[in-house]
Amino acid sequence: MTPGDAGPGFGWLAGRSSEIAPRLLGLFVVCGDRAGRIVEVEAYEGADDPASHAYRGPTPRNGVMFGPHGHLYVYRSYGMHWCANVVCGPTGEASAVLLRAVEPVAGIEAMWADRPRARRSSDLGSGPGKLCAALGIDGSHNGADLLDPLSPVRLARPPAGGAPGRAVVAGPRIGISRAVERPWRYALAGNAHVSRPRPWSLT
DNA sequence: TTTCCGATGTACT
DNA sequence: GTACATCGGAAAA
Repeated sequence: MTPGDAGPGFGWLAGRSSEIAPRLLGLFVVCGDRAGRIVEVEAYEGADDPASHAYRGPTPRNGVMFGPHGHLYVYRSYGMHWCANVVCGPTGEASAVLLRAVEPVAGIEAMWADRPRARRSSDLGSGPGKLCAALGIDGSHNGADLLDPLSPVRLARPPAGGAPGRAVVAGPRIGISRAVERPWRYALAGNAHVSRPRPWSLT
């Protein structure tokens, strides 16, 4: 395996999203020629999480959430934005991690071109909808295998000796009205590319 | 700076 | 008909 490839060793990706979510921070999401470093995520469980799309069982939209771990669940939000999740529950049990923010790493010129209204670099990926627009993720990527090096969208480890590990902060999930007390939003402390700087209730 | 609000596809009451 | 895992422009402060 060469640096930048997912390769083997992602077995830990199968399990409860609330435990896996913080471990995704720092990894790269690669889509075509573009890449971003994951700096903010949220965990969504299944039947036990009223805020999850999977709470009421499988539908045509959320079907990928019930499939094998390591795949990408993409859905349309508020009728106009795309949002992307990393599926981590075993087949039959929905559990996924919403990608909320990335720090641009590669293909940055293309990101600016696709999002002409962005003023600062931190406007490119600081939100689940913006993140998909910047990386070029859309509904055609729903179900993509993130662990397959040939996939159009995949996870990758940061280059060896790259960004040093940083503290993780946690807080309530954003934009939901149910199960708001669960501190399942995770981010790299102090990162300028997070969608919202606060609130953080735990570390 | 913060607050308010419209756009609009999918799922559910 | 209503809610929603959002975003960005306009108005208010």
